[in-house]
Amino acid sequence: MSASELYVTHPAGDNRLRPMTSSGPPLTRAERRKQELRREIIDAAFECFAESGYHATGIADIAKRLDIGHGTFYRYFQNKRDIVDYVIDDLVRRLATALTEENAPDAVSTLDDYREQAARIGESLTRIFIEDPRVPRLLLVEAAGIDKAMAERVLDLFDLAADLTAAYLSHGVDLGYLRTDLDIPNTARAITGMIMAAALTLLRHPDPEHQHRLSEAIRRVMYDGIAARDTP
Amino acid sequence: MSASELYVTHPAGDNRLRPMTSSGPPLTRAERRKQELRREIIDAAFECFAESGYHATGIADIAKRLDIGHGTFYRYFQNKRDIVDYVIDDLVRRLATALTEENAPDAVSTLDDYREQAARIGESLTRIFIEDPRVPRLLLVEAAGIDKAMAERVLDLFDLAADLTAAYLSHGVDLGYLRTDLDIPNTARAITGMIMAAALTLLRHPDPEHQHRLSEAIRRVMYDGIAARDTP
Amino acid sequence: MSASELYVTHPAGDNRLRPMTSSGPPLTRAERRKQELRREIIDAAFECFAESGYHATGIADIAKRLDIGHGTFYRYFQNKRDIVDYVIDDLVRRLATALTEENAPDAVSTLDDYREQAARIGESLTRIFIEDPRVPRLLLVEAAGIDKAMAERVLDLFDLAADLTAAYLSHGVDLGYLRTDLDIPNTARAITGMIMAAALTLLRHPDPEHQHRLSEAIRRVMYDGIAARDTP
Amino acid sequence: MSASELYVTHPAGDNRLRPMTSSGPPLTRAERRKQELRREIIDAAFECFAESGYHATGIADIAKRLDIGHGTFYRYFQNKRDIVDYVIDDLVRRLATALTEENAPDAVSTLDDYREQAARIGESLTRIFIEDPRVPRLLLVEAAGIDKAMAERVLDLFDLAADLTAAYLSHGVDLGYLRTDLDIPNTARAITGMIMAAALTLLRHPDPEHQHRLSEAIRRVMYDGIAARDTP
DNA sequence: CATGAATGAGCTTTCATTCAT
DNA sequence: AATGAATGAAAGCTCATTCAT
Repeated sequence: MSASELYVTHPAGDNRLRPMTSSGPPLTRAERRKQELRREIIDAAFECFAESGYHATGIADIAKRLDIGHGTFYRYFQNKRDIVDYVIDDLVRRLATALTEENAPDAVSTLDDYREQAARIGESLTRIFIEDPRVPRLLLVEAAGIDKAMAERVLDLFDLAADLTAAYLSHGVDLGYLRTDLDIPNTARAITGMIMAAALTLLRHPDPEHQHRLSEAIRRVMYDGIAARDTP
Repeated sequence: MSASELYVTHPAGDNRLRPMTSSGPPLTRAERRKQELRREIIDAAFECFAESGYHATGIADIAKRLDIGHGTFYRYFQNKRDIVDYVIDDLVRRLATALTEENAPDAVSTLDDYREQAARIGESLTRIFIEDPRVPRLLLVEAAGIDKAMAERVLDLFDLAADLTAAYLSHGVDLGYLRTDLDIPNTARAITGMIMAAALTLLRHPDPEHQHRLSEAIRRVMYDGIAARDTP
Repeated sequence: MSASELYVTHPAGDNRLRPMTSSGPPLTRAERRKQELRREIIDAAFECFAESGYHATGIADIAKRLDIGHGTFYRYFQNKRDIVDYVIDDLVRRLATALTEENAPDAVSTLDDYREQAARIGESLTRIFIEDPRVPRLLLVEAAGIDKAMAERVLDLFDLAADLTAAYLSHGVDLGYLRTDLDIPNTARAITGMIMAAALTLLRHPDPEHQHRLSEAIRRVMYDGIAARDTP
Repeated sequence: MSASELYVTHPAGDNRLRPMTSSGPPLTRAERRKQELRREIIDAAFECFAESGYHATGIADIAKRLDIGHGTFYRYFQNKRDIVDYVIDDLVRRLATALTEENAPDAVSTLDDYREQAARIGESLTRIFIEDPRVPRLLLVEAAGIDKAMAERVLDLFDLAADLTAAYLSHGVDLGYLRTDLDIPNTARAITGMIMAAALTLLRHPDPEHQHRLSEAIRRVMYDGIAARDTP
């Protein structure tokens, strides 16, 4: 799996929202309303799952949150299990967008640039997670326990995040501002682990100040460790 | 919470295994058999939970695995939820024993000692996880999704692990082989995150060779980052 | 508790039958059907409880009697215990209606009137009980053994019946056709006891003729006592 | 059924306690201990059933009360249902003894004697019921709801009590101090009903004073009726 | 198309009873 | 004879899913 697959994680990949620049056929009003409701159901499900957990959430809970009949749910999604994938898709897309936009791996060329970029990415993540702690809660706490398939998907996401990280490392090695002997994939995993730790910590201490210090500590561990020793 | 509390994680703490040197009251044969069956039920539950997940496991599944009536389960545990705590207790105790024995934080006094100790600990963990991947699977994948209380407990465990790590760092700072300006608690969290990453990776790649390289990468990140810059 | 509370015996008193003259909101067909099924479930439960007893009756038995899924039961009632209150409510209402209509305590003014009224009431009760002996069976035989709360309720009903009787006695004392030194509440209890005896007897001898003689005997005790009159 | 059958109510009638004057074979110490424990189990069962109800009582509850293993129960009684009959037997015997001793129907010959005797009997009953309200509670509240057979037995007891009462009435009619046109069986039922009412009332108002007034009211109804006497 | 009434598979839990020790 | 560990039938209840309206 590679970072380029970021947007294609769900088997039934044809239901995802089209980018706004899409030149598809113009939607009728009814169709638009349908898309909208679909979106709202996904959001409601996200909230329920993150707040009460997947197993403790009933279809009726999701429907009640939107004041729709719970039969309606089944006009938009196959079954309870089905919607989880869309909820996760959605989260991943939101995260990926926040992380990658204006932060392409090849946008930097010096260690200092890289440090700044990494700081920007860290801040983005922190902001998202602090703004809505249900995001990390669902991803790191609830999702994996849903069932075997979702556990696999969470592991996939971990791999994906590591791949993404690896792309940045790779670029740095190529340009020489990172250690040339870096074990890129494994170092990427290690770094991803530190990011996970930050997300978990945030669930207990949703304090920006605390989060800032943790980010700082992570970066301190990182740079000095992975930086090329050419700086005497 | 501190590392010293490692052995006291469950409220009903009266049924943990006695130390082997215990000179407790001599157990009758029936009592011994009871302890044994209790143990077997915990083990069977562990296996079921790790393999199928908590929610997909029925009491009947646990009982069937031992060829006992499912009513028997309720002679040993209050209810389905009750046993999870004992299963987790058990895992934590196994891990803690493996990690702390012969690896006290204050057993080392130089950076090289420390590196060796860290390598030993890493190897211990790796061995445990590779020998029985259900251990990391239950702790990192299944447990948090069981319910709110267990999610909290998993976060507690993360904190506990970080505290334990912090004890090692603290010792190193005191003795001067680690950076004096180290943000101990946060760095400990970061390191714990890398260990989690290793455990997760292992679920996908239960290959000792691969695991070895990952450990190596983690340590490379670590030492150079946290070591004092006494090498000009 | 007073006789006027006769119609308000159940805490969740909002679902009693509307008076037939009610001009409530027009019910849709679905709503009407729902009311109907609710009614049928109460009736089926009444039958099961009266015939087999509360504890020997399963939700499945009630459902089977109506050929509905047992899950449906739970759409109409919280749980097994819940429905009993409604069944009893229903019985009490049926009895109260039969007894009080056209038999207001203040509708008579002489002893002869009173005797006739008492005879009418006795006949009403007898008719109800003979038509469906499950009514006295449930009230006098099954109900009290259900649980503590229902036992209390049965005692409440006994008190209620005594209160109702007391109202008749009180009127008679006021108008002078009953003994002025009558201990109204306790005499009312005694009379209520005789009525209970009649209902119990009826379970064994559901013969109208027999019942008629018993009523007669009760009334003779009431009006004439048992002592021979020739002893001045 | 007649009053003379009072002592032979249970099918398995051979297990009852022998009268102390029995000239049976001398019991060994073990046999005596067995009889004793049997007795204690019956008493404990009585207490449990009266306090918690038959269905809410488990065999384990009875055993716990005596600090015996619950398996032991089954060495003395066939099953849970079995013991109820013995408990009821026991109660009936206690009541019958208290009522009949020194109160034989043919011990009186005038209305005044009869009144005194009736008062004595009433007081005996009241004393028993107030001393241990579990007796009326078990007989009137719990017993009938146990199962069909026990419901029948409760009705049998009612008949028995009525028969007993009838014996007194019959004697009075024969001797001329009671109305010669008395419908003896039905009047007996009516009177028995008033006694039941007294017992029920006592469960709510276990106050001797209150009970005394109720007895008085019952006797007034019996002897004088309720009608004003100014109508000759 | 939206609804929510109906359904029953499937789960947890209890407890009377048995029987080896 | 006493025990209490083991058992499994049986019950209550939930909730995802279907489908007639």
